[in-house]
Amino acid sequence: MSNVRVRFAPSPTGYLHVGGARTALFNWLFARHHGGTFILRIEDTDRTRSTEEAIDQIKESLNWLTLDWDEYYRQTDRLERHREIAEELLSKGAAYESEGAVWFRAPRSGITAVEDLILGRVEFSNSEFKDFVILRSDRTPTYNFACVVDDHDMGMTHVIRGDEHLNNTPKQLWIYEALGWDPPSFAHIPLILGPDRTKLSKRHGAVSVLEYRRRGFLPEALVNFLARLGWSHGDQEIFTREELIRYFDLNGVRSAAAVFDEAKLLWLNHEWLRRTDPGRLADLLAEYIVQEGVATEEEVRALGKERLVRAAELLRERNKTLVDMAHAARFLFPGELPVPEGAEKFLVPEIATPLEEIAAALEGLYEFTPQAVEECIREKLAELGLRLKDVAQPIRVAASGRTVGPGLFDLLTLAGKELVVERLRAASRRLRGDVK
RNA sequence: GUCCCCGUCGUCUAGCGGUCUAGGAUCCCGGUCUUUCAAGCCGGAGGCGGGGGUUCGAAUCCCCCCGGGGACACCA
Repeated sequence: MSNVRVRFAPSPTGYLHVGGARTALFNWLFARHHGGTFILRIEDTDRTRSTEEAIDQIKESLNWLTLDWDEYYRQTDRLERHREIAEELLSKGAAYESEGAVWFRAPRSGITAVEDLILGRVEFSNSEFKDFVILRSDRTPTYNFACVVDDHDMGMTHVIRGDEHLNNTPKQLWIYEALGWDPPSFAHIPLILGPDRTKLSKRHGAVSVLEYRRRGFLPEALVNFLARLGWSHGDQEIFTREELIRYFDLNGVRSAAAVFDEAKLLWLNHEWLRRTDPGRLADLLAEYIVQEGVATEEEVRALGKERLVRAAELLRERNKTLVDMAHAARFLFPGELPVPEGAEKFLVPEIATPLEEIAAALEGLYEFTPQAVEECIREKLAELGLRLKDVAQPIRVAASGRTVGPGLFDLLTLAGKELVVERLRAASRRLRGDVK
C-alpha cells in the first residue's frame, strides 16, 4: 500500500477539538506508516458557518501537533466541479431538481452494505433513507455530495473518519455507483466521549487543541495520549512519534468509544516533560513564565539560558504541566514571595536567629554550588546544635515561598546567593517583629 | 421513536476457545526512601453487563435481554 492517500476534512466552524485532532492523527499516522500522502481538505461549503479564523486555528493546531500535510484543498475552490457533476447526475436521471435544489434519488428498496475496515460488514436497509439534497438552492454542494466528488477526484484510497459518519456512508456509496466510480475503503473510528459518556464537546470543559497548549501540555504528550484512545500496541503506553508511525495500523484500532481521561493525560505529560530535551524545555518554560505573568520577558532574559535550563530540569520532576512549572519558578525572580497555606508552623520565632546565622554564613560563600551550600549549612547547624530537619522547611519557605519543591540545596543554588540571603534575612526580621 | 455502532477493573486497554485463580497503565490506598513534595521501588483494593446456548472447555463463538452511544438537515 505505498500509494495510500488519505485526508483529514474538517469544517472550519470553530477551533479544532481533540476529537478532530485524533481523527487527523489516525489519518496522518496511517499515511506516514504506509509511506502515503496526507491531505488537508477544508470543508467550507456551509458559507454561513465557515470562517477564516477557524481555518487558521485548525492549521495552527495541526502545526503545533506536527501533523504536516502534503496537499491542501478548500472545498469551495471546487464549486464548478461540484456543479458539473451534479449536472451529470441530473442528465443521468440519478438526481432531479425541486424547489431550486438538486436532490439525489435514493433507492427505495434493497440493502446497502458497507465493508468497513474496523467494523466489518455493516448493512443498511435502503428503505430507511429518503432522497437528499446534493446541491442547495444557492448552488453550493452539501457534505455527502462534495465529499464524494472530492474524495474521488483527489484519489483517496481510504476514508478514515469518525463513527458518526457511518450512517452517511450508504448515501455516498450510491453516489459513487451512480457516477460509475470506485469507492475508497472506509474505516470508521470510535468516538471520544466525555466523563459523562456522551460525545466530547465544549460543555465538557477544555476540548480545543490550542487550549491544551495554553494549559502547558506538550504536543508529544497529547499526540501520545490521543493515539492510545482507541488504538493500542500490546501493553506499551509511551510512544515516540517514530514508534507511532512504525506501529500504527488500522488493525490495532478498537471499535468501542473511549472516554477522555484527563488524569492519564496529565501523567503522560509529566512523562514527556521528563523526556524532553532540557534546552527546548527551558525555552518553553520561559514562554510560560511570561504567559502566566510570573515574570516579565526582561526578567526571564536576565536569568540567562543556563539557569533556565537548570530550573527546567529541577522543576519538571515535581510538576505535570508547563504552567505548573512556571508558577513553581516564581522564586527565581525578585519580588516578595507568598507565605503558602500551612507554612505558618515553620515560621516560628525560634527560627529567626538560625535563619540570620545561616544567611550570614551563606553570604560569605565564594562558590554557590549545591555542594558548597550544603557543607556551609551543615557546618553552621553543627555549630548551633541543630539538625537539618529543624531548619529545612523554614529555609525552604523563606527562600521559595513554597512548602514543596526541589531538594533544598538545589533550590537555594538555583535562586542564587543574593536572593537567598536577602530572603532569609527578611524572614528572620519578620519573625522577630512578629513575636507578639 | 427508527436505524446503526458498542459493552473486560472508575478510566485507557491486553486478551482474538484451553497458557486467565483475566495481564498492563492511570487513578486511589498503604509501605519504603527522605530536608519537603514528587519520582523510584514494594504491596493493596478494583473488571469479563445479564441470561440462554455451542463445546470436553468460553472473557473469547451464536441468540435474546439490558445498558451506553451515535445518526436521523438545503451542518459537516
